[in-house]
Amino acid sequence: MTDDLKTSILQASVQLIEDGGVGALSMREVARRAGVSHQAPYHYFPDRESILSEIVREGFTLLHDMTAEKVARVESPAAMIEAMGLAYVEFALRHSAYFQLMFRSELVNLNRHPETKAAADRTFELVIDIVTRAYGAAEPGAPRASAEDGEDPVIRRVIACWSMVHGLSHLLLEGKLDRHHGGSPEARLDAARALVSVYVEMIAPGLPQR
Amino acid sequence: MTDDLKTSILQASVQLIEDGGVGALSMREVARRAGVSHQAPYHYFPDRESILSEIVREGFTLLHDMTAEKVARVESPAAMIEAMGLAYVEFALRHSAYFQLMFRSELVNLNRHPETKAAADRTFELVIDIVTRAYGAAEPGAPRASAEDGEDPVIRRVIACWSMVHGLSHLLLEGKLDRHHGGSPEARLDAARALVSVYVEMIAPGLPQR
DNA sequence: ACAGCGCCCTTGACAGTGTCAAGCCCCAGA
DNA sequence: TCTGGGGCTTGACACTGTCAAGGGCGCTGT
Repeated sequence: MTDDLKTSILQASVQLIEDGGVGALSMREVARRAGVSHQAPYHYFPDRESILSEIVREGFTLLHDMTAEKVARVESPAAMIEAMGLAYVEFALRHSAYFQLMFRSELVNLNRHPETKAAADRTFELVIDIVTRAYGAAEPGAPRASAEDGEDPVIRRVIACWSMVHGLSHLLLEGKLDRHHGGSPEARLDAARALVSVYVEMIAPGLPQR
Repeated sequence: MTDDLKTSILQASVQLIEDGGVGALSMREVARRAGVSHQAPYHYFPDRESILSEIVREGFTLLHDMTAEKVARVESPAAMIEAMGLAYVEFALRHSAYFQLMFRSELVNLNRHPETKAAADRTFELVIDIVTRAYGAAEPGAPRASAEDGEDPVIRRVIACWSMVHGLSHLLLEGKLDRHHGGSPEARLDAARALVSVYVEMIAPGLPQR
């Protein structure tokens, strides 16, 4: 397999974070694990941030695909919103290394990495699309304001959905909710799933169930 | 002003984060700004994490007090929930250095710092108390389950409130929502305030308005 | 056949970091 | 006057990311 060092470096980085948290991330240790010299990674990437940026890009793509796939399996608006939320927390908990990097702008500044930003935007567009479809089916005539986005009800709902599942994911990963379910990964996922259902009832009380 | 170096170090640390983000935090730079040698801070603290832990402790205390004060000013259950949410996002945006450290377990592991953990727990207890009072006033007879906390409706609501405002705060601080309001601090706060109102309507649709 | 080139990677050095280990200065108390 | 120790400094170490240079090796053109 040619050009394998590049992917080895990315994989080793993710593994390192999963093993010891993002605080344990060191490119020299990554190189060590990949069995190369400490400068080998920088043959493929200009600097450390670019390596992390590539991981973030993969993360957003993965989240996008997981979301699209889960949402495609259901029919009703309410189920779509729920599937979207489930995809988010499952992604966060199962691929926590990716998730953490994706929301740490001091490690990866998306403005310096247009391709990664594009991947993030694609994911966001997908979410907007799903929310629009879910609520559009519920309120077929709802107009889509575009002058002032802050007033756009769709954007508002997107931000509401996103904040809830994002906050839940972040608090779970930080261990802030451990006392309410014990800290094992499976317990976390179960708690997350239950809470997503609750959230969906709250955020989408009027959505058709089927 | 005796013993002032200790507080100078804490202040300089916070200032450094506010200036350049948590990535720019360096204890040697802190010492430089305080005008002392690079080891002076470690006369008062055993290690870097303990310095940050002290800041986190102050942060939780500040959040606790801001929340209590804002909630005390209002009467109705709905207004209490809203005041609590506002206190949270305002704290996060106005004291972002504290907020970021408080939710970064790789920098400060609360299990290693019992006093800080106690401050965090006090804040959490306050929130539980507020939610209990707000919903208790709305549903006077509601029982308080305690065997399995995950099933406790109060805890559920607390986590719901918390997730929403925490996710909103985190996304705002990460700049993920900038495109929908422009990135200035004041615009962020305004957007946050508007969204908290929306959230309160969602999470507490049935609460008395006065 | 062979010189030259470019890709892939290594080696070495540098400034920066947090932390360990001493040591220095000065003042209170005996 | 001597002693002890609180408050800080100095120096060293291992570690980090990054800059600069160089080495080996397969392909290509002549």
